[in-house]
Amino acid sequence: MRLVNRRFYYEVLDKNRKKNKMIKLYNSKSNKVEEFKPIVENKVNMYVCGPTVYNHAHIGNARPVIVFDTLRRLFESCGYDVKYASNFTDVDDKIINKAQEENVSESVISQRYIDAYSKLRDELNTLPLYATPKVTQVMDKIISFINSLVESGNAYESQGDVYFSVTSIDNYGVLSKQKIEDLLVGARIDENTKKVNPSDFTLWKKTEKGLKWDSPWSTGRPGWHTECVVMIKDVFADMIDIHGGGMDLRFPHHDNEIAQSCAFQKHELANFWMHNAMINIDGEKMSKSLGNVRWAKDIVDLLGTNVVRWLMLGTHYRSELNFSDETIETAKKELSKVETALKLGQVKLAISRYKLDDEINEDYDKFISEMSNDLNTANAYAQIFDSVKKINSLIRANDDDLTSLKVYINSVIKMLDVLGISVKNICLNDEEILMYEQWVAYKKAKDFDNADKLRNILVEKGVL
RNA sequence: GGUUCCUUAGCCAAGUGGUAAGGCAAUAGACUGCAACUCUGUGAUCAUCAGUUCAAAUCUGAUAGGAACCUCCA
Repeated sequence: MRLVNRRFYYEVLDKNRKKNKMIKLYNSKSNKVEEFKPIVENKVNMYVCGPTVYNHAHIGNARPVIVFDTLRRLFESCGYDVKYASNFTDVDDKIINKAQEENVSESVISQRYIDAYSKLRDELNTLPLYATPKVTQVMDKIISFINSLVESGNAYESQGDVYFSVTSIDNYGVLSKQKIEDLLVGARIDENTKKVNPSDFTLWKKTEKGLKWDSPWSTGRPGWHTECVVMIKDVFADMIDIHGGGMDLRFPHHDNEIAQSCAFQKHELANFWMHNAMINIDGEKMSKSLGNVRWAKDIVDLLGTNVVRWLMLGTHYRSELNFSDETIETAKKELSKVETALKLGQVKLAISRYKLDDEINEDYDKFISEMSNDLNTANAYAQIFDSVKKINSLIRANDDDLTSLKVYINSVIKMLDVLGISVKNICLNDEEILMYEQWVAYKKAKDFDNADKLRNILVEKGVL
């Protein structure tokens, strides 16, 4: 009876944990941390600009994948129902060029890298996406979208191309705070006599080469900025809660998305705009010309999923992150400290034949509070280290407090889960428990030869 | 030229008005059969200058240095 009540108590506690959690996020539109308010209560619709699939993902591409997956996990752990979509841009000059280089169709190229990207997402332990739209799948919708912008006077046709008129709306540049007239000074904008205003951007491009579709204006293909807007509206129908992507997409890509949405539906497409900062390699910008591009799949192979996520999340998502031998080594050591404590703690519980459950405590709540403050992972990590220290002390305490130990272990495991870091659950069978006890006995009897033999076996089994 | 942002101990880094979290490294000690693991102790007045304030790393201004975007880019 008491057990039932206790269980009920924890269920209620867990429900409360998932309710009324205030999440604050930095909004790139206001340049301020704001309280997140969903459009529909308890629901989050988020969209993150996906890759143009012409090559493998480099380590920089992996950052938004990890950051926004973590944000999604945070929302879910606070009881939100999240729909998270990310696109594949499978219509692009780079894809066309690569297809011609290899003398295959564009779909061969794009499918190859869509597969690679999907595999990478799995390897990075990301939760499944709600939708992964492709440009080629929504072409009729893109054309009709452009058509309505032409009809409303926000876009114009010029020699087979269609351009968006940035002066046709009154808030162009709201996101980046760019003024149209300032953009002209010092900007490297191509001379394009087809445009009315140099800042007007392409919605439809007439072309002979590669992938092309028929349209009212010409045979051609859509511009990148249009594709995302249409896919968002196709997947989510209307306004979304969060739109994310790399910092470099803020302008012009995201501003152009906003411009089109304002022209089309008189709203700014998303309430929150979130941008992750870039990754440097050994303190330098990663670029082809410097020859320091690191492929994400190679890094994952080298370091493993958990270390990559720990390293990526250790620096705040809006700060530049440096990949170097030193930062990698630090991440490895930090994570292994956490994993060791969990492992030894679980072994101690197993040896004592202590029954496990999923009770957690206020340390987890503190962790969530830190994460809820615009993903303050630095403070969240500090909380993990604090809990880990408690675990280590409990493991070595003279008077066993297995209940506390269990609760702290559960809490840390759950914290790591929000970060997308999965740790192995240590379950010992009777044989292994006996072996462990024998090892302790040998040590006590100072029979170090036999003790070391058993220790080797236990290490091999991952128990030690 | 415009927009946005940054400068905290050897390194990474939190902290947005009340006298500096955490981690890595270093170092001293404890624990220990050895190894590994672990625990405890030790360090910065916050780029510089000026101002506002009873009080500033935190606000304002200036100076120096740095970054991103305005061109494909996560």
